[in-house]
Amino acid sequence: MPPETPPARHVIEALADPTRRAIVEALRAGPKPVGVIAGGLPVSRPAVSQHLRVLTDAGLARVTPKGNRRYYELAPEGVESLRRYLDTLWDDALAAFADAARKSARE
Amino acid sequence: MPPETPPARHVIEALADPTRRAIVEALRAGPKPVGVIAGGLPVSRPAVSQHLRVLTDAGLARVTPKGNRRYYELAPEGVESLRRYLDTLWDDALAAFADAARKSARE
DNA sequence: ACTTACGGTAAGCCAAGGCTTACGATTCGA
DNA sequence: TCGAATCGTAAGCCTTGGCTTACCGTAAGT
Repeated sequence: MPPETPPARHVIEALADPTRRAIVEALRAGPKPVGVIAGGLPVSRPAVSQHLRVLTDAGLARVTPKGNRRYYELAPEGVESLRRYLDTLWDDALAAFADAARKSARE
Repeated sequence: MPPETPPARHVIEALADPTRRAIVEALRAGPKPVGVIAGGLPVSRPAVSQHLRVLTDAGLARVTPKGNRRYYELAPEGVESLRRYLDTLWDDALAAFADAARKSARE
């Protein structure tokens, strides 16, 4: 059995919030402790903690406790899950598109 | 100038709602009028109309008025936009991952 | 040991948005 | 031309969820 990738809908709902997207953007530079992340954002630290919970549940982030701090980093699993979902959407959209083109060409 | 693809955040926020995802799923089979879409869902037709508005604004759907009915179909633009966003996320996540691996290997 | 820093959790407030009903506009069928 | 069907929009209700303050546990430094 594959290592159980998180459902795409959790990933989408996690990325739907602007603050969470900002956190993701911040993590693109590399692992950061909660306080540092919150320092660069216009919301409180507890808010960031709550968002990080959602992000980790969605498989978009990982934690690595390092003594006193907890370092969060981007996790590939969530992104991959969403990407697979979009791939099928993409295929179907293209197929429907080609279908419509074929149908309109017939007239 | 490229044909102006919609911002990825609109696409994500559009796909964040379960009902809208259900509509997208319904449209994967091909173009459908509003009434038919609403018929397969547990919400009213006006609700579907409102959702379709969001989906078209996000570049995920297109309309083709056909006499009395309005046929909605999936549009590739929105999906592509979100896919590009995920590609950069993916790359950065992998890079950070490799970086962390390299760092931990050093110990 | 005691103090300080870091961060997760709870309770509560409040705005955002999804749903419904009601209405109006447009188009097809008879 | 008249009634019926399709669909978009407006107004209003109510749930969802994001934010803050307050509190607690844990680890580090002195």
